Amino acid sequence: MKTPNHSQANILKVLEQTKKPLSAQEIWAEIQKQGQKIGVATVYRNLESLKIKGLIQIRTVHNQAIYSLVSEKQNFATCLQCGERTPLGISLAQSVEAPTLQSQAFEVYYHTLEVFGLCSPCQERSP
Amino acid sequence: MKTPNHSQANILKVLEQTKKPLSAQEIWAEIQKQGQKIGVATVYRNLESLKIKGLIQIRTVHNQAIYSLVSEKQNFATCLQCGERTPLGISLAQSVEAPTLQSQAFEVYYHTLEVFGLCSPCQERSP
DNA sequence: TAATATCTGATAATGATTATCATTCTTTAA
DNA sequence: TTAAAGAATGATAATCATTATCAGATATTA
Ligand SMILES: [Mn+2]
Ligand SMILES: [Mn+2]
Ligand SMILES: [Zn+2]
Ligand SMILES: [Zn+2]
Repeated sequence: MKTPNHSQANILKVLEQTKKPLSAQEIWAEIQKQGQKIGVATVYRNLESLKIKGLIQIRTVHNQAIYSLVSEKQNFATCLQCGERTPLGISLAQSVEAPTLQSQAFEVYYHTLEVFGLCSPCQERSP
Repeated sequence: MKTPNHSQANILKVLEQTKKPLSAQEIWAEIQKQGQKIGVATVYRNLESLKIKGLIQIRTVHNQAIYSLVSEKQNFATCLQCGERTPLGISLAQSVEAPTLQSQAFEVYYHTLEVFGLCSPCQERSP
């Protein structure tokens, strides 16, 4: 795995500091605000690299990619309308049905258990 | 839940027939190919409606939304590079670690268990 | 039937992401 | 150490999936 360069370190730092998921544009603005000079293309390029390395996670809300560190929290309830995503904070076993039980505050439509990584061809393809 | 109109029925039919996930543009082209006249805006609008109703599922690959019916299959391994997504076809309990055991064909980075639906505010917001 | 609300399609506008390319930084090999 | 080769960067233009607009069509209601 290629070692993180300076740009990638800056991106990771911003994600650590801010805590909450950020768009590429927001990350770009934040790095600049911190006095670093960086181009928007570089942000996109390194976000892609960090993604392939499995260091950051991406989801799309309203046609905008939202980036965050790969964290411990991996159980979420995501609203299909507003995109809000709240950690469930419960164990895997009880995760699926729990929200339906919780006072109907969240109306469950379906769930997904997804494993992310690299398929065999892509492992060779990305040195 | 509002009853599916004609456009929505056409979209669902295409997704059923084609089996595989399709982009909005592909769905649009397919409906036209089947002789139906429809505007691209209508396709997008009704895809959004079907999403809010929980009838279809969306994921984003290379900055393009890919739509599919909400199916039984809900356990997947997704490649971060090419976006290929293969059903795991295993039970929830063993899902998470199984891929790591399977001959390293797929290199696991992380996983997500996600429940989709409507949050409380959005339930009222969408009549 | 007429008034009203909803849906549709053609088209323009948007904007996040990607491509381009000259320049700068880094690594490699003489 | 130095020069060539390679990789990363930044400014900017281009792309294109998606959204907004709005006039006309269609459905619903009274
Ligand atoms: Mn988990
Ligand atoms: Mn399941
Ligand atoms: Zn919501
Ligand atoms: Zn792959």
